[in-house]
Amino acid sequence: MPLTTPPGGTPARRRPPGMTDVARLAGVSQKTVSRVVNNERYVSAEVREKVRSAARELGFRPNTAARALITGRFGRIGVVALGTALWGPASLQVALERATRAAGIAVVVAHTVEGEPDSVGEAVEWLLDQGVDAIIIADPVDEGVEVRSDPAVPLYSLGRSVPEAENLLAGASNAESMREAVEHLLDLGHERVWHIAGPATWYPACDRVEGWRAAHEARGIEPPPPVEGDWTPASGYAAGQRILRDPAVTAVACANDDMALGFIRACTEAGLAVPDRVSVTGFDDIPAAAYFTPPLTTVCQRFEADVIRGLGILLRRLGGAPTGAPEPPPHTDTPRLVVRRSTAPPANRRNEAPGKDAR
Amino acid sequence: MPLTTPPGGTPARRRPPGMTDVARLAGVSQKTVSRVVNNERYVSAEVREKVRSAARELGFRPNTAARALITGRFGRIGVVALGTALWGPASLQVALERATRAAGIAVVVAHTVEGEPDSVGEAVEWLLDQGVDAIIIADPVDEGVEVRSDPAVPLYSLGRSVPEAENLLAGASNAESMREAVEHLLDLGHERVWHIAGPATWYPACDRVEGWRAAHEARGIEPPPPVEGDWTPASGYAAGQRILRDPAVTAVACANDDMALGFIRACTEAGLAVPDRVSVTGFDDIPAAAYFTPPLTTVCQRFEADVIRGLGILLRRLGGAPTGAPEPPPHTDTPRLVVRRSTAPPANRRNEAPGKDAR
DNA sequence: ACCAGCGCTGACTACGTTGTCATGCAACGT
DNA sequence: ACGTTGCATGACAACGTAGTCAGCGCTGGT
Repeated sequence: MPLTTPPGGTPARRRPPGMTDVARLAGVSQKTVSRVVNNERYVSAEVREKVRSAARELGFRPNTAARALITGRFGRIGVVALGTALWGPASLQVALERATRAAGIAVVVAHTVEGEPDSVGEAVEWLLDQGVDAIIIADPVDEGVEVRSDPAVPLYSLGRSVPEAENLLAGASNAESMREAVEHLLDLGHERVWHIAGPATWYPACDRVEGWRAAHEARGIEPPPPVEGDWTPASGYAAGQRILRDPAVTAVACANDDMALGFIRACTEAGLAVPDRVSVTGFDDIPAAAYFTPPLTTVCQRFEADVIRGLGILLRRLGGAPTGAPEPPPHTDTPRLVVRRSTAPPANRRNEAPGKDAR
Repeated sequence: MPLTTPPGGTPARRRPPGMTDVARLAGVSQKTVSRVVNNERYVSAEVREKVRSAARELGFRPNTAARALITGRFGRIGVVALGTALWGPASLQVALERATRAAGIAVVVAHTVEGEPDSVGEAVEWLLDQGVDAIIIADPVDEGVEVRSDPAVPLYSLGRSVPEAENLLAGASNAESMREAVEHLLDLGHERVWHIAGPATWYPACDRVEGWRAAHEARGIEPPPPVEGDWTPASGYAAGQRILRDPAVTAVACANDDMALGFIRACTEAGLAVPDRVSVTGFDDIPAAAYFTPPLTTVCQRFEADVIRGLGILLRRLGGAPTGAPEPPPHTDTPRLVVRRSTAPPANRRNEAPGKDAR
């Protein structure tokens, strides 16, 4: 099968047009086309326009493979994400791709499997095979495996899940947001706030535990021991059955909304009214949270802002984005705690501070 | 800055090793290295091993850019996905990447923005710029915009959202699953089943409406008019407030679990017990569904199976997967309806058919 | 009048891989 | 002894782009 153009007649070529074809049509050299396409200097306005229209006419699209071959850069980053549809990870990934595309960089995803320790390593390996300029570990689970990396491809993480990688979300909102939620409960008059945490292998879970603990320590209070769940409503329910045997429990901060849902169910079944007898907060503000019974006081994460800021670091490390690096926007500190009806002052203080009415 | 190796001393090269380097170390030609790497025939076992160990020693990784440049194929497909963390789209995307990687093909994602009609077109354009062998439109929303495609890059869709594209999920489970749920309700003795649908712009929503309608028509029943929501619990709640004015309503099939949640809340507030007075089904089987009050009867989708089957079509079109195409597995028809406690016979038949006890 | 500098353009080459073709060698049948 | 066949290997070209450098015409300073 000859790939070259047949000598006579209309050249019915299959091959997509290249710079050489554009150059021929515009009557210039291939190099000049390259200059126009890359917006280099030293091209007269006249030639520039001629090349542009020729490119448009042929439907020319620069070949990224050839470009990557010679520059050694791919204009792509790899993202290792946990293969789950959970609200947090999924939202993070969307935010990541948005911010990346805005910087002219494409995203190649590889999903891991929770519980398979080496799936992170496999994903990294796969991405390195594909050719990427950098890799971001967005998997929030630390299975304790060290990732062997290519020295030429820097490794980053969203939430310090990998020691070999630089964390792009250093000052992220997890701990701080949870602290806000706990302080809300303490401000309402609760003496201590119990905590239903996420799995200890998840860094966001650890951060939230930290924020919960910090809120107590700032007031010189010793927090009760946290209970570990696995993000599912089932685990929140089970935790509730254990915690609620202690009559001192009046306020519980859950590490996500799903566990809060399960916990509320445990309360209901135990005959403990929410929020009259027990106050509950969630984390994530999933769409359903406002329609729990009662509507859940929870924390809304700022994925977009955090990711954009973190990606700014990465882009600067890569030596400037191809299409002009947007400066990371100033850290706009929007309110994160969404107060609904699952929180109220404890029963013994009900008359002092009347509960807010949301609706 | 000279890129070539300095003449004297240790060659402290920055450039990653190529086949030429491996060849030099193994004492063979570069072409032979290519043969070994690509598992071609006509290489003696001895040489093969020598090359392998040389490649391992240098940490050689074939350069995909160079390969793509000459073969004209990238080993990548682009996926246009809706930028949302909703359960369905997110699950689909994970399943898609899993199946694709198993076939040795990488995924480049581009997210759209719901409500921005041209964001699909922009995403496609962006993916074409990146260089992909095919594009899958996984965005479930049809904004009615036609997508201009490159003739060299075939366009596929997951759920026929784009007329220019071939649908990979032709016999998918949406309609059939919904039909199963509705038949479950009819079997329980309900005369008619109301429907809270998703937005009419979403194809999965249309398919579910279709399944709901089909279940009625198969029994010669005229279904009541469907009510359209927007997937959120809020819309399910609002729909409930409208529907529940009609005392004839005894069973409602919701197009997703979140709307079912909102609808249940509307029932509760209206003093209508679920399932004693009104039966409700959801769709998706999100983790929280089992912990609603009451636990939700819903439908579990088979993303993995559907996507693997659909991808089989694509891979065969692309002319066989690089690393050996796995044949699409036989369509294992696992049960999809998960019966929990939100469904029961209507009040007037309660004594005839006792409700199942799940727990 | 001459050269230096600037703006603009093109020729040539390298990038790392695969495709094509040629070549060397051994085994085999005549 | 000879050609034929098949395996194993290498030489060489090509893919489409960007980097390097040379060269053009013009301007301005000496």
